[in-house]
Amino acid sequence: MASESKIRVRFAPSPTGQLHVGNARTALFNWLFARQKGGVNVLRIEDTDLERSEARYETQLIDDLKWLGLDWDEGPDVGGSYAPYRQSDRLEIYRSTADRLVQAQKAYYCFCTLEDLERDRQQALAENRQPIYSGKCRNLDPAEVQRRRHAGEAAAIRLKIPEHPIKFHDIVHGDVQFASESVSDPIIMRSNGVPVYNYVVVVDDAEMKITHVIRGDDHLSNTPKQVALYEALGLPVPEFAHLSTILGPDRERLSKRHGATSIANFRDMGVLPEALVNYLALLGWAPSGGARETFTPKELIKEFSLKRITPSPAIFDMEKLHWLNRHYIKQSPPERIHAIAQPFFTKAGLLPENPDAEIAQWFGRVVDLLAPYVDKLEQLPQRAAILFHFDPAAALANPENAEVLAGEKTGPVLQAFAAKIGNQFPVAPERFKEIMNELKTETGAKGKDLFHPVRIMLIGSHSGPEFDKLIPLLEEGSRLNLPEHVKSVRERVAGFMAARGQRS
RNA sequence: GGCGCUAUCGUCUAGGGGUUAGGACGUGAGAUUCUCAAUCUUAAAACCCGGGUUCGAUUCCCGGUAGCGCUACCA
Repeated sequence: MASESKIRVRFAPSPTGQLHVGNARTALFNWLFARQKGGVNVLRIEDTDLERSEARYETQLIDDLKWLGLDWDEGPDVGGSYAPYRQSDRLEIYRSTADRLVQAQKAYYCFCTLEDLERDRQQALAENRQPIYSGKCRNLDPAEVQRRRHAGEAAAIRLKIPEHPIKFHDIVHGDVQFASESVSDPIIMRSNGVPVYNYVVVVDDAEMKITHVIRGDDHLSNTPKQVALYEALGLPVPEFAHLSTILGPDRERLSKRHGATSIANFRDMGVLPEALVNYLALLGWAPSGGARETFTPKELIKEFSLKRITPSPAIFDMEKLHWLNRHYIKQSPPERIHAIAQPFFTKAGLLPENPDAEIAQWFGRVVDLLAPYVDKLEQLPQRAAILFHFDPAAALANPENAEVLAGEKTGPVLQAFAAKIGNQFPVAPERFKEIMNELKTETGAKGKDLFHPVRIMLIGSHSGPEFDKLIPLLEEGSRLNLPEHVKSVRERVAGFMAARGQRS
């Protein structure tokens, strides 16, 4: 008995595109539930929509799920005792099961053509009736059915929906009930012999002994048909948990229109998987008490509960994802962030394809300096512009800088600084500190009046990283053989003074 | 149109028949720093509307409204 009650869940995506955050959350909740309960997590590929399904999407799907840190015990790639796990490989099961249903008179052949159905629908609409299937083939004479089938007439197979209301229990929504009249007899096998989603999903879930169906609530309205199918099949109805929809800021279903929506998008932006997992977990679920925000996957497994899932739709909040991402960037070992950041620099043309140890080490320090301040790692090369792009003319033209540079003591500060740097290279951070102190006493400038002009001279902006980290990075960077030369302090000072001289 | 689901700060949410309705993101202010996107402190900010039940409803019930979903030989 105990072994029979083992929890089995499944994530059943269709390989018709990139893994979307909504589906990723569904996958995550299934995984959390299975891992917490010591159950079995199944990955099943729903590729009955032959026209839209593509094999390459299946590979991507698996990559994306793995990147998130999810895994499964049975699936197309790992096998399992209920194989195959790809619906296109299970067609025989669907056909024979459908035949059985017809024989048991739980389902029937329907000879209506698409045109017939469309006409009926239009008429129903015109007469203000509900456009549901009339059931006209439901009680055809068996002999006639036989004859027409032998004559080779195309026929779909429809399930008989029972006359009584269909009730089921949903863990997040409670008891749900549908009147029989609101559910028309659904087609389970198309006339071309290809089964329909609402049918295969039940056959597979039943066959694979799925105990808890955790999926998006866009399937809630389909559930009565599926429950009727379980009953027709004489199989136990699983528990359901329908997850709310994820919406965009305009309260419409989150889609590409809203920008990044696929897992691959987020990965490509430099969002860490644990940040995304943490964020997705918090979308529609909250721990008991609700006060905690950051969870490692292990902690999520411990705390997770289907019963605490919120039934209402949730708007995807990029800002909060950014906050979590910053949090995890700071938490991560630096080497890991270096490795993830490297391709962004390579792509921006700042880092060679195969950097030597010295260059890699220098870039690591650049990342250490800038990463705590970015929302996502893709912003790094742009932030690193203070090192790579030195444009004194633009710095002088900038109105905000101009204001600072117009200060009374600015001229003397810049002059004296330039004089003290002279031809020195490299400038040690200690020496820099001394120079600043000397400037303070010699010019009387202090604080902002002292530091801002110097920073504008060096990086073109009055705000930026601390000098004792910045200076060594400039000096050492200038020595490296990089695709984009980093100017040394000496070069920057000379360049700035020249541009300033020209201007006045 | 029919059916279904949903409704607490701008957003994610906690809570729940009597509470100063709590936390987080974001926003404002302050602190710190030469500066800053970091950090710390702090402030503003919410129970959709109408009935009913009740001594009392934001909480329970009903209705309305709005949003979303389903209503396919899509998944």
